[in-house]
Amino acid sequence: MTRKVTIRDVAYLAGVSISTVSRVVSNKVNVNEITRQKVQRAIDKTGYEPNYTARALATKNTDTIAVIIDRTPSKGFANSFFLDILDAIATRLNFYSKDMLLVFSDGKNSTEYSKVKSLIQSNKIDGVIKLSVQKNDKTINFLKESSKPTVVVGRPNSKNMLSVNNDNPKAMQNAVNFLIKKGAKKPAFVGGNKEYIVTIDRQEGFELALKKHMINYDENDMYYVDFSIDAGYELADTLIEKEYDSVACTDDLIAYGIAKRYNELGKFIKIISFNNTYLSKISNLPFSSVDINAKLLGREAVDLIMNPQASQKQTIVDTKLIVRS
Amino acid sequence: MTRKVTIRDVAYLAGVSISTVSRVVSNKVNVNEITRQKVQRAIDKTGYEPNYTARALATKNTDTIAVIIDRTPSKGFANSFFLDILDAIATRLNFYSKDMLLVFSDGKNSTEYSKVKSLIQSNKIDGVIKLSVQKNDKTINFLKESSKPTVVVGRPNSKNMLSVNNDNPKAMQNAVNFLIKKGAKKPAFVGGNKEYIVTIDRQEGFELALKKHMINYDENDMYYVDFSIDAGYELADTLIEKEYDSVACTDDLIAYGIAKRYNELGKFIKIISFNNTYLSKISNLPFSSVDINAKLLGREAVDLIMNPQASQKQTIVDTKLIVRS
DNA sequence: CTGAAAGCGCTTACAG
DNA sequence: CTGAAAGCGCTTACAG
Repeated sequence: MTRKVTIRDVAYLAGVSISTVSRVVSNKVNVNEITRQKVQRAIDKTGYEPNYTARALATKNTDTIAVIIDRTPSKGFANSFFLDILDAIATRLNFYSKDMLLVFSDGKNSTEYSKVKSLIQSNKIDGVIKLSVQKNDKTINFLKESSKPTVVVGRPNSKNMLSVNNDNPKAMQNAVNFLIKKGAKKPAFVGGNKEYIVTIDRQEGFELALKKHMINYDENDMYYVDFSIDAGYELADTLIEKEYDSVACTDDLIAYGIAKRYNELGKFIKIISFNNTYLSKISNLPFSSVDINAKLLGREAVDLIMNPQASQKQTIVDTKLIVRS
Repeated sequence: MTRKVTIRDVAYLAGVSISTVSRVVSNKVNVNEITRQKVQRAIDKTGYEPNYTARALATKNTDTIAVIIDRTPSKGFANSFFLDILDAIATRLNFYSKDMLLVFSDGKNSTEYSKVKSLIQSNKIDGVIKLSVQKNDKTINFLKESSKPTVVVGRPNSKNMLSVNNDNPKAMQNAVNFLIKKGAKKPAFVGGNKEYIVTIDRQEGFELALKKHMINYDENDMYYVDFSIDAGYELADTLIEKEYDSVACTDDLIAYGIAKRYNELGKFIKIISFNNTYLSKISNLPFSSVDINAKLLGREAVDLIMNPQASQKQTIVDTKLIVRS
């Protein structure tokens, strides 16, 4: 195993100083064309590639963005939402020549917090994108004061943070309006874990729609279950018993479980849900679902983090109700 | 924004040299208890956290492992396989206090190759785990000669590489045996993209089983389609026309599409597939599927990369046919 | 346009 | 057990 070639080797071979090699490599500063070519030849011959850590130490720039993904909802959002947004983020980071450090967190806000804190304080990363927001989110409170740019996908509790989000209350309100237009008189709200802001925001939309249409409801008409098919499946019996004629659900996985159970019993219920994953299509009882545009959420998150001075600190990505059945 | 605290500040506050601070922090070498406490107090008071890049430069150790995920099959393996293995890898890396740099590749072997090459040559990472293997995989050929430990999830074309894999020929053979035991007389093989080794290996298992049972078949009985529900759905009409009585499929997504179409037409066909994702359960026509144990694959991959000298260079993870219907 | 030098913030062999 | 010094491999302000 031959020793790694350094800037010194290239400089020696080209007969110039290491400063000059550095200038050629970084390509930021004028270098005499002849010199440039000499250096380039030496680089090509040696296969020189600058040492990442040395450069990072000198420039205080790591070209790395951490992405924090929470296991709890990522199990839930039918996975494909999370893979989609990761993919979109990766693609856009690539465009900026940045790498992605992926951190799985377990929803336990404090272990996530210490991990993120240490990444930031040790200067291993240049910024962070966080893919979910909980109530009293310790990580977010820390990031808000952090020296590194941070983007939250979701609604942070502070207006000073960079964020990209859907207008969840409005999206849910529209979806419920649609349900009502189709004849719903007694809808139930079924949300995922109530600790997540996204659940709360969609519930708000549900309530707005009902109030607008003078439909009575109370807190017993709002259910919170795990982000899973099974949870929806099990809840269905309760929904049947309570004789709801429709459900506004925050997540396709849960909705799928509900639809499955109704279908099994030869019953029918109107459903709208979120994420427009393939579950909403392949169900035997296809249901309408709000497409939240994962691709664009991911892309905008990266654009924001790369341009933290942008005037627009809160980006809202449009949603679209995909109607089925 | 106050200046970042460095080892120098801590040393000054504690009244010792920076060497001593370093020793206390790294905790590898004996330090007088009194001294240790002085230093510790200074660390606590200042909130000192060692600079990652500086340490990495000095130790030539990045504590970062790159994970390469290929978009093509990851769309296909019903996604959940890939999220599962990423999750397992993340969990195990965490155990070793390593971070994960996630690289999405687009299946175009040459862009992936140059990305990986640059990560390695710039010393940004300590090792790589690659989640899929193609025929003539440029990246793998490069990694094989690389100075950094590399683990392939799948079957590499070289026995010298660290790898973790299922015994795919055997797993498929067993699954097909099961199909035959259940009465299959004319099975089709349906695989994903033929460029992936995993497709080839499972096909081999299919052929082995048929030969053993003296069932005639030829290459026209083997189909290769996209890793998608739609691809399976579309293929179904051909399968019906050719009057197959069963299908051995390499991927739940495809299998689901096939099952869906048969079901739609009020027809039935025996199916076995791979990955045991929830698609195999929720189908209206539930089918048996081989669980390839993503959790263990991920965990073993990390264990291998952390112990590259291990005697066992090729780890095989057991599979289990989950029987349904 | 180019080079010498200082600096980025650590680690570690060496000497005591 | 501890410190001074060299070194990791770059970048960049400064001077020419």
